[in-house]
Amino acid sequence: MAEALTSWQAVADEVLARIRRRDWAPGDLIPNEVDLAGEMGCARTTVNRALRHLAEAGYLERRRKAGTRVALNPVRRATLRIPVIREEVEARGAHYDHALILREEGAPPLAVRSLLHLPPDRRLLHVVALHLADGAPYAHEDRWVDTETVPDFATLDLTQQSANAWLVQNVPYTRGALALSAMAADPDTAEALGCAPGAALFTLERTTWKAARPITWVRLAYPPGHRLTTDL
Amino acid sequence: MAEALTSWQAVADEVLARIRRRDWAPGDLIPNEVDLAGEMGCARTTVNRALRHLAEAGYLERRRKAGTRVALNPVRRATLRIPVIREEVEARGAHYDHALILREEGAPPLAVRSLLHLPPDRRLLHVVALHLADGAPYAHEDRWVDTETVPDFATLDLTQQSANAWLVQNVPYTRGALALSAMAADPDTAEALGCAPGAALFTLERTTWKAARPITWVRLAYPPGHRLTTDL
DNA sequence: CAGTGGTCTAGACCACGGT
DNA sequence: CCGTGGTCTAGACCACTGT
Repeated sequence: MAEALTSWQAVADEVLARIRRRDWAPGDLIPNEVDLAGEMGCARTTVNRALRHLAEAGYLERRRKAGTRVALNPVRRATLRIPVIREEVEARGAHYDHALILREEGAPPLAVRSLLHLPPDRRLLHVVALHLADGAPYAHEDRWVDTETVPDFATLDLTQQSANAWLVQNVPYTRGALALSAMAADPDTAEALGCAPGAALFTLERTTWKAARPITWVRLAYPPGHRLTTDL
Repeated sequence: MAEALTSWQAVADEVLARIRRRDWAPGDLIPNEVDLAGEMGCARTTVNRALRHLAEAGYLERRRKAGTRVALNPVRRATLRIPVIREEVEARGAHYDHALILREEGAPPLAVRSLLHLPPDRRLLHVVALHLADGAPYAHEDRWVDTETVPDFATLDLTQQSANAWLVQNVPYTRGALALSAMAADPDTAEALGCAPGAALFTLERTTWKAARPITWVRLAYPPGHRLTTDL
């Protein structure tokens, strides 16, 4: 008889091996926890931990009473590291710096206003900055901040500290949304990044909320060729 | 005395509340599991489950003997659902279809060859296709497949079934990489997608491996304006 | 060495949701 | 109704790592 699998990792590995080996094909119902525990020679808790892990990873689908099935579409999930730009730059061994390009109150464009659910006359603080790696443009930041939600932000010296760094440290958000996209470089952005107007830029937009109140909308635009990568 | 928190969810909520309330500031060491269990009136296992969950979510950092600290950079992870295009289209209530544009053997470009660690003379199967939603272009797919790793792919009728659908169902990968970026539309892609040449396209590249052997490299290019979104 | 998280166990009860 | 996963408990031992 086979050695007992007494660690949840070992159980998970065995189950995954059976899935890869097609002993259990996509859509198949696999044995319940009690039976598996008997077969593996361990406690049900251990099997539960293993199966729960595989379900979180997208390999299994579990429902009470209905049992556990091998996922039909091994759900492709990628966990992205959201760039905290300073760290991202320094991780590459480069010197980080940032330059403030603009800081003024004004009415946000319609797209931003509607994303943040703001009334038409509402004014926000508009901040534009450039992030540098060893002096070269690394990312262009366009941000609108609701200073009613974050009053302290209005008095901040943004030449000393980037808006992002301060917000991350001081204003925990309760809800946020992320959107990845591409945009053609407008003249100002192109000049800041040192690329041609109209060039294809990878963009990352983030909207954050503190309870029902918007904190900020920010769009980072990266120079042509920039890639955000992760393992699967 | 407060009600005992006897579910790991309740414990996690309470800990998260204390972090948000700054009772425990970023970098702070929080009480150990035994003490917390005493305070909350539950078993240590329950506290462990809660803290493990918060650590996985990025709120805490845990090390044996060193204890549990509030993360300095709160949640900098986003889990993206990688689009399985057909489902993505149908989830929007649209009719999915795809058209095969090209299917021929050839030498891959240098970029692809080096990503897959292939020798210079190696030939792969090149597949170009267009994914449609209600007849409109939804995404342009450019793919190279290693038919030595996946011999069955060579005989597949790609007009019946998309390359992606078949590979996902039949060739589980053991390792993969994902890169998100932007590119300017080349003339062929622009024509397929019905946009202007040079337009900024959001792209998603995936490379997958079966053990040490490459399976496929694929790049999906989306029409201007497409966004990949997730909650934080 | 000793403190802290990591895990396993056996048993119990609960909650959801097919039938 | 009742099978299945979800969770809690109390106790135990282990593994890592700071001191």
